[in-house]
Amino acid sequence: MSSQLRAELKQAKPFPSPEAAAAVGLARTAAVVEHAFAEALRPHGITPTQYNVLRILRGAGAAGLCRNEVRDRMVSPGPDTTRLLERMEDQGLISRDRDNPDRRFVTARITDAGQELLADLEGPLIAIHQRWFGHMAEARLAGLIELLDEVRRGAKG
Amino acid sequence: MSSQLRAELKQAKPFPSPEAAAAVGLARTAAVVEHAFAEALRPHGITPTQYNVLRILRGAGAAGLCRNEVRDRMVSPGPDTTRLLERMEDQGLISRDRDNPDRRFVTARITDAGQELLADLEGPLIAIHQRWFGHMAEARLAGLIELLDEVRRGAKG
DNA sequence: TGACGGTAAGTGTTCTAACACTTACATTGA
DNA sequence: TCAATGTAAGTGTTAGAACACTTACCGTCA
Repeated sequence: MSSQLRAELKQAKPFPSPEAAAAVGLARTAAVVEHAFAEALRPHGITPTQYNVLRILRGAGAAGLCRNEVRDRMVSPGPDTTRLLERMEDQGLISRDRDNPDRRFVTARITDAGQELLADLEGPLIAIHQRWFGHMAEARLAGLIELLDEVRRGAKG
Repeated sequence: MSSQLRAELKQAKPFPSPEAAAAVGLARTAAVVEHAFAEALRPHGITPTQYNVLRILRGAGAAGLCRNEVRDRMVSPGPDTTRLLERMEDQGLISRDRDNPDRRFVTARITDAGQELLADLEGPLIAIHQRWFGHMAEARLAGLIELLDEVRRGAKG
């Protein structure tokens, strides 16, 4: 059972259970892919998290989204969304305005500079996707997506 | 294709490609599982990374491993292994000694306290594995492991 | 034998993530 | 109309991760 993973981690003993093997395989695969993604993004001055926020705000369009709505849409939920957005505002990638009738909300919107950055990143991103997933047959890729869904879905109970 | 993931992230538009859907699904699944793992570990005062190191050093036995060997066996490769080990030494979970004939090496070993901590964590860890992977049929779990292997394997070229 | 290239570890610094706590505003209902 | 409750955002602080750079030690070969 996945002696490949054991070899990668120079692990002498087999995993105690399939569940353990899956957990480690999942963590490692995500880590190496994310690392490569971060590498590709670095020259452009942003992190995967910031890229994720830009995508979210582009999707939201001119209406923008408030802080918590951004947070809820992020791939990796985390606290400290305030300062994340603050840094991106400092970089000029997004704007933040307290222009909602309900004065508690702060609306974040992508700026033109943010749009341009996303446009510049389109090519490199496709390259990353191809590098990590392009070699898989379509049916197997669909299978992977479905199995990952199943992991998240089943944990509800 | 994975409208489940789109729903989770409140995403209006479908993913531009299966590769993109897989990348996001992978990142999100790993993030939520790791978050739950970190939650379970928190009361015991260690992080997933530190847990990983303890497992590695337990596997190495009395011979221990030098810093770079520990690093190469970690699930998420990263720099700053020195200070990671330093912190764990401060906690009493591992020891570090420059006792190799080649004086460049510093050998890290798990302590009795580290062993005890791992023993205490065995139950909670199994619970985590069950929660996230226990609902999957054996064949599907094996399929997931194999597909994750395939992702990492194919990226070499 | 002593300069040299390579490898192992450590350091300095900066940025980011995480957690708990606080402030500001809105809504509800007595 | 104003206390009470809930929600949105922000803040203070600590700890951890990331990157580049430096030191220490080994083996080799001129």
